[in-house]
Amino acid sequence: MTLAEKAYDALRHDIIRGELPPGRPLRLSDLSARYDMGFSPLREALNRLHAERLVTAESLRGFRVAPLSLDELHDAVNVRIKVECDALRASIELGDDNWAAGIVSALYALNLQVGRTGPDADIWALEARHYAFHRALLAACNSPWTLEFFERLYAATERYRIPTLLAATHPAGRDVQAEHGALAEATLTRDAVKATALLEAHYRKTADYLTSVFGMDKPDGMAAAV
Amino acid sequence: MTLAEKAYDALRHDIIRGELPPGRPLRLSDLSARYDMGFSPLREALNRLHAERLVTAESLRGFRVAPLSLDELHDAVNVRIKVECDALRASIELGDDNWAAGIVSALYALNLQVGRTGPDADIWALEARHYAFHRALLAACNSPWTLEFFERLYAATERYRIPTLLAATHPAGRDVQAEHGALAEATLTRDAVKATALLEAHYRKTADYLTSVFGMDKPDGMAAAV
DNA sequence: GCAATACTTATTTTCGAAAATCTTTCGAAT
DNA sequence: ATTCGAAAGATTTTCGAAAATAAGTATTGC
Repeated sequence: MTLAEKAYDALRHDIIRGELPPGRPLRLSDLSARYDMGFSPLREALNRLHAERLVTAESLRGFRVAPLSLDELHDAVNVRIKVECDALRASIELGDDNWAAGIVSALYALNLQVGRTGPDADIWALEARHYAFHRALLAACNSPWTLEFFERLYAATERYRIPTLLAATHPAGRDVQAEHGALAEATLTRDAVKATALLEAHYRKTADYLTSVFGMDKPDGMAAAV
Repeated sequence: MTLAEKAYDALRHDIIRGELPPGRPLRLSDLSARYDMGFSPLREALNRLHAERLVTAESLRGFRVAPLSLDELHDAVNVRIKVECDALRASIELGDDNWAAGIVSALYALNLQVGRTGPDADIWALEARHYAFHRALLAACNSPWTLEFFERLYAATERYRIPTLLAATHPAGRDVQAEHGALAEATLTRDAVKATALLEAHYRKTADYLTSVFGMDKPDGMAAAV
């Protein structure tokens, strides 16, 4: 693995998880010290992340971590619902036993981690399994473009969820584990109408919750709009 | 404008238009001579294009122009239809007079260029206006993510159309100008059902035509699959 | 003759310094 | 006091060379 790839992974990781907060300038000399490498691999990584809209770039004025805004969150969630519901319908139509087994497996692993609280809690392991579960639902859609857009939108919305995960503030009166279970069941019984409805509700609840949290208490870098 | 940005524009241009054919290795020393600049700006451009899937990259083995395949064309067209029909519905619902005027203007400019045949013909001007027309239809959808995906998919499918445009082979029994006109009219009268049906038909016809052309006569770099 | 190995060449990747550009600071003129 | 402009400093951008890796070629031993 080249240094540029390591730089890309490390920067992406740190941006999505908020260790490099939205709006923060990404100066080459700082990054060079932080990641212990020269400018070249860092610039390559920053350009890739710029193409993914995780960092902003201005000619001759460097890079910054892309800002967050409620407008963008709503847009990302709405597009996600459209893209993922289409993909879920296709997966339900095309998926084979391997696909179904992958969902069962991903859900089981996710629930194991959800059950680990206290000192065993590991936000990042939980987040990785949450991603894997949603990815498994769509795995059989047979559309590389759709899956790429899913990944882009997942990364974009993950940035909004991280602060609330870290704060351990959770929405009252919501059983996310049950939502995942119902979604998996509807999918495995090939009930596309029910599955897509559950998926949409799942995302809208998350979006509403995040909107209420960010609405009162804007984190750094969150644009004022809305 | 920095050299890296020039390199990005130039490479993207040359890849989409087929001057750098699919599968061709993109060696730094060749590109350095071709575009008259050092390695650094070229590598930055290549990394951005890699993130956009217009070039492939293999660690320590360099970059290549991304290959074409009928599978990818079909996927791109299907996703395009979903994304653009959603965006068109939203635009029809939200669009104001400026949006409508933009469509009329773009269609008029496109038709002017369509009418110029013989020595006045300019494939690239035509292509730019074709893009502008389709972009104008969706301009009021109020979703940056949707518009970004539109641009990605437009670039991906444009690569397949270029060879047939250059060859001046046109589908028999098809009046593309009339299709654009009907699409614009249905959109401007806010008939979302009709407009999306026309849009889908428009793309499916193009896809079917390209499939038949590439099916018999595969261009360089077109993978054999399907 | 053939396989394995060392050597040469081609290419990518990385670094460090130079060039270009932007930002800040300081001072002079109004 | 304020504004304008020049100098100083900070930062990005670019280059050219060095290091690292892959690919190709010749050589050796059997």
